[in-house]
Amino acid sequence: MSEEPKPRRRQARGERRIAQLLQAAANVFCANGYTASSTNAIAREAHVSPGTLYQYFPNKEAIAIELGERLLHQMREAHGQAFTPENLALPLPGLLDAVVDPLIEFNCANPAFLALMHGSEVPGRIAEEHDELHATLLTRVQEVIAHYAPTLPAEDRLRTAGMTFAAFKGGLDLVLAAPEGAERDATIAELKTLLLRYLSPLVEPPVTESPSVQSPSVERPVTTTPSR
Amino acid sequence: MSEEPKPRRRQARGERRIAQLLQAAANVFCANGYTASSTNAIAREAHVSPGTLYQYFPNKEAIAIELGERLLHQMREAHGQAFTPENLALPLPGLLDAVVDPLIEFNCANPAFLALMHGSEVPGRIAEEHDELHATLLTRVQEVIAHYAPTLPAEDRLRTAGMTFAAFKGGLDLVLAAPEGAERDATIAELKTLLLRYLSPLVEPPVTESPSVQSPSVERPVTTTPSR
DNA sequence: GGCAAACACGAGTGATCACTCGCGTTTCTC
DNA sequence: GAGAAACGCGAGTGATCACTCGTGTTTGCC
Repeated sequence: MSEEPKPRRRQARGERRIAQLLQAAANVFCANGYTASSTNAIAREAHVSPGTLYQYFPNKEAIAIELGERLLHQMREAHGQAFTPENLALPLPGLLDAVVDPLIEFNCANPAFLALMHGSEVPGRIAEEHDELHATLLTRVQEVIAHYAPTLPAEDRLRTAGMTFAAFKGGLDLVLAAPEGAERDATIAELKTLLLRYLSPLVEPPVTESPSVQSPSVERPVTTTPSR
Repeated sequence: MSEEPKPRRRQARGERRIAQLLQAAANVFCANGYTASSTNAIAREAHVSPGTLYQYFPNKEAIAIELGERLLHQMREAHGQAFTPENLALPLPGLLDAVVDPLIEFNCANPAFLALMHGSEVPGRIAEEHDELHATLLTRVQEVIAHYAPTLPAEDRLRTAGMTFAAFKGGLDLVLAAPEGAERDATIAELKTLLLRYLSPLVEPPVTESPSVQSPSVERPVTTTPSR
């Protein structure tokens, strides 16, 4: 009935330990996957005894869930600022920069995120929340497509959004596999090119007074700004 | 020194058991991932005792390796017939059909393949062989691109091939997630559209006597034949 | 300074897993 | 049909893992 039957008062030290443990868990999960990671290994990575770990988490799954929720929250922030209305006013290449860069940035900075979300071995709870995020992102992409191609039938829009997102995920893996630096930047630019070429034929020119101008800008190998 | 210190004579019954065990292993690996699958569970799935399983495989890893090698072999056959020289003579949409369809077919029929190749939890041996296949496929894609765009610098060609393959993998996941039937077919067609729009701007018209004709056919939302 | 609660420890516990072993059954070979 | 070898079984074994518990230390509060 009551929401919090355990009003355990945490000290500052405790909060620090939790953060420390979650960081260690992220490293270990990232290296070995969820199932193959032992709680003792996480405790060792955090320079802490197994008993201490279980003072803050009731079981192994809870560690993954807490870590997953924190990452998911950061992810939501990242994509929240990516899909702002003013970005929608941008031409397609600009929008791609505005949307793709933060998402890539986040996944580069938090490799544990994909490791935790992608496996079929993760506890069900994480999978559910990941599905929610997935659905949210898909909706956003659909909205963007609807904005650029208002006359596209809803069915086509859904299919296009799904494929756009799937291609992005594939490209994201490639970006993460590339070594940081120039090569990674080039891969990111290439991913944007892919998305631009895929979506360009769909955009309908905004209704203006001049009905003749119309150049989908797809002949040149488009280079969007390489971020930073 | 000798190559085969164990010339164990297998009876027909034994070969059948092996196939049965590998099929069971494919199901279990596919459902739970490699690490979380127990050898006892595989034996149970095959309606066989744990002892019998270990009559044919020295350890758990050997099961995954044998299964992986058989799938890899089938995969090589599938992509071998996909990249034939006569397919290279086809226009780009035709080539996409010829290459994409068999690969998708294979992965639909053998979901264990991706489950075994994708995880970071698999025994090192599998990962190595998968990397080899990956490199082979990448080379093939590069050759195809070189055929369609002979003047493209090698560096660009490599990047394009990598992104093409990455996008295909992303799209493949989407296809596998779609329910079989019309929806899956539509997803496959959309994947081909994506690849076509990405690659079309690169193709250079074959050198003929008429130097003026040149229409990259990218304005219309291209529909490749939906296979079968 | 003294008390209670939060923090920290690490050896210990029960469950599970990969793998073995001894023995009985089927199949092949002559 | 008899001997050998492949096949088949399932209880058992040692290792590892998630998790606990008794005890000692640090911190917040009066």
